[in-house]
Amino acid sequence: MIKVVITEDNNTIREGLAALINGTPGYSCVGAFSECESFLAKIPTLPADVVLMDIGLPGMSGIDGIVKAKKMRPELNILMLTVYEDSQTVFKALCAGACGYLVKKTPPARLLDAIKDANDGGAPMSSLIARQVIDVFKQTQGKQNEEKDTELSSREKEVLTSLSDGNNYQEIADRLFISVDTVRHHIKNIYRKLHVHSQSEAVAKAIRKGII
Amino acid sequence: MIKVVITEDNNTIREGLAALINGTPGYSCVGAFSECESFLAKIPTLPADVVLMDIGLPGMSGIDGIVKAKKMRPELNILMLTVYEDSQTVFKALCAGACGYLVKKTPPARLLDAIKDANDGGAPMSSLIARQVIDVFKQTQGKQNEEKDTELSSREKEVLTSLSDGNNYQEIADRLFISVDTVRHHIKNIYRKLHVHSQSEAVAKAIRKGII
DNA sequence: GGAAAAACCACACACATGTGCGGTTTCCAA
DNA sequence: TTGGAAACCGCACATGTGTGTGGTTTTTCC
Repeated sequence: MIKVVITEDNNTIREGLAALINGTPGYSCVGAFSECESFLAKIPTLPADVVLMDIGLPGMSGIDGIVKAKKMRPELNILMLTVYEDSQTVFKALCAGACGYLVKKTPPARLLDAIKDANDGGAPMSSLIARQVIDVFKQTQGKQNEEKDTELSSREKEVLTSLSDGNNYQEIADRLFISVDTVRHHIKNIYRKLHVHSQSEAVAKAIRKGII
Repeated sequence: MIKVVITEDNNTIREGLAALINGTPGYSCVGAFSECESFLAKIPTLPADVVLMDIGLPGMSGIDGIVKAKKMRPELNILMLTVYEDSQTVFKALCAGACGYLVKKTPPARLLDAIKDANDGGAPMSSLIARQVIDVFKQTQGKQNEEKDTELSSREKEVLTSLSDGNNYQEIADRLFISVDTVRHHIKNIYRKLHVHSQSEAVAKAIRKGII
């Protein structure tokens, strides 16, 4: 039995969703609220698995509601309810902790599927938004794989990583079983390759480029 | 008419897919290869919209194939074909430029849907993988929004940012119109707040936490 | 088999940094 | 109105860092 909570200000939609959920075997609506505040107040005593949360709510926005709800109950699976698939809003909500979303006109069968999906650890969303997420994902994650232009040797990367962990030259030398002068040598080369002149700048550049 | 190319070493699967695609109105298989190399050689003359690419190929791996294919034709929509939903492999492929994937046992109807989806700019994938992508996405993207716990004052952030740009104490002092000793003082406080003891560690931590 | 690249080692010296201590002024909120 | 936080300033000293120079050995690749 999947226990669902609804937070949605439109009475018709809220009650319609509740009726659908309660009318389906295996699903149960354990709470329905018209704004975030009262939902958040009840969280501690709600045995919820999945939360359907409208984004455009009066008072506290659904995004802030997600953040606060996740703080209290990190294991909650929160699905946004939106009218349009505005990628910026969806992004923000995903970052806030939502695990997927539903457009409000989603047919009942798919809606129930999505709830089950979320409960099973999935992230139900349209493949259009998924594509946008992936595009951003690639930009940030992909760096580790490509970016062979600034080629640091693996040894140099080790040194730089150790440096970013707060080790000084002597400590790096001890860790890598080399002499301090060799560490110094590697760092000199790292500076040359990255076109920098200090530890901080090197570390900043390396992290931003995804090298370390 | 969606023009599809298949790269898959298993003859049965490859020919099955081709037959399915050619047998469906609106779809056409314009090429079928058993390994990356010959597919890549033909790319320039192939009017392809969507590519189905097996990951576990003999010779060049599907991942490398994706990278090369994308270099030649960035607008290609490439769908991976996998047996298992191994998240590491799928991640790599997404970073390489794939826009989604299909498990090989996908029923024909869903397979055709996915191809259409990819062609329309979507990213067909299971919501389980989508969830994993989002989790990583959150880690990297979300930082800018949350993370107010480690509160550096705005002045301290200025100092730290300047430091990460490669300035030394004197240069930071000049830029912010304060004395070197004050810079020193700020950095001392930054170290205390971030629990670090060197520039590099502070910069690394700050960037990773999204503070600067 | 020879060249290139990577990793290794060493010394010297000016300068930057990290850390200890001491302080003042200003501003905001309890 | 008072106490705390932020921003500011100053001094002293041990240690770390950046840069120059000179090398050797091992691995990798054509």
